[in-house]
Amino acid sequence: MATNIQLLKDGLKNEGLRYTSQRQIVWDEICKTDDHRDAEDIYFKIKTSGQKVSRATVYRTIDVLVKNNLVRKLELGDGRNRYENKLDSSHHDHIVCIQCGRIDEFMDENIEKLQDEIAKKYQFKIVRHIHQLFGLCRDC
Amino acid sequence: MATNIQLLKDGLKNEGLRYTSQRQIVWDEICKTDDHRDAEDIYFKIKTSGQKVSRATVYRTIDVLVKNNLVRKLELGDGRNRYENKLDSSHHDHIVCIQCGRIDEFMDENIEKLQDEIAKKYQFKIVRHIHQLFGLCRDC
DNA sequence: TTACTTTTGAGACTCAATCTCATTAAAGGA
DNA sequence: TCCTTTAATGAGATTGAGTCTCAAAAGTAA
Repeated sequence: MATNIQLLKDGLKNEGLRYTSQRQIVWDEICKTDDHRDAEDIYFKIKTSGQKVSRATVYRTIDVLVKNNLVRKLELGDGRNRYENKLDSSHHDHIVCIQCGRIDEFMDENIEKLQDEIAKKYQFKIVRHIHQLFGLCRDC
Repeated sequence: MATNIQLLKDGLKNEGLRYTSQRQIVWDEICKTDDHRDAEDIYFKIKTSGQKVSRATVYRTIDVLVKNNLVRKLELGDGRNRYENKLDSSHHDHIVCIQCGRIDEFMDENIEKLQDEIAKKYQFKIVRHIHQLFGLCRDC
């Protein structure tokens, strides 16, 4: 049942953090799908499965996972952050349907390069970026 | 004192909305600078200037201005939306210093084109996009 | 001026997220 | 295995941006 235990344990050890059953449960839940879910979704999924992890711990654990690069935080600007596991995903950005909520992923080397050039021009050292396209998908 | 009255009046008329002194005050305040301020900043600026506009009205008016394309909403993903007037600005995106909060604007035709191609590939009809670069500016 | 309708203000409310602090449980050593 | 230390957890209070409610005020058209 427990997925990628070692990945989690190593990540925690690197930060001098303890391995706990709650952290394993949260990590498992996030690994279960490749969806882009918010913290409440993840919390309630765990709760209704009968496992006991408090809301505070879910939020805290997600933060730990994000900081350790196991999970990616998605800020769509609607007041709820979404999360996706980084198990086997390379860098990508998102294209979001404003009608049905569908989220696809895209990646464009050229855009990445152009971004780097812009950063150089403005003398910024880029740490991260957000690039999201909002519109209507083929089904909406 | 009142800036761009006609622009505001026309915008409101188009939507069948009424021209009120409160809306003028909010619009004035947003036009005063080219900063990227949040709603609370704008509200308190008005409040401390001695003018009387309620918080609810400030928020409601900003929404009206955004819908009427007089103001642009910026979602930086930190839980507070920022706003900038669109008085004489063409489209641009933002590059944000995570240390000092400085916000510069950039625009790249090639990125815009690549975005359109991505949208076509995924069969999305793009309505808007967010493109933000976060990092350290030259002074941080 | 009237009649109608929208807008406003004050404060209650929402909701995601964070904080508090007493209790519980890892982890390393004896 | 048992201690000791220190971090992690849970329950519920709190925060903070933003929204909602509804009576009162003010545009607007005739």
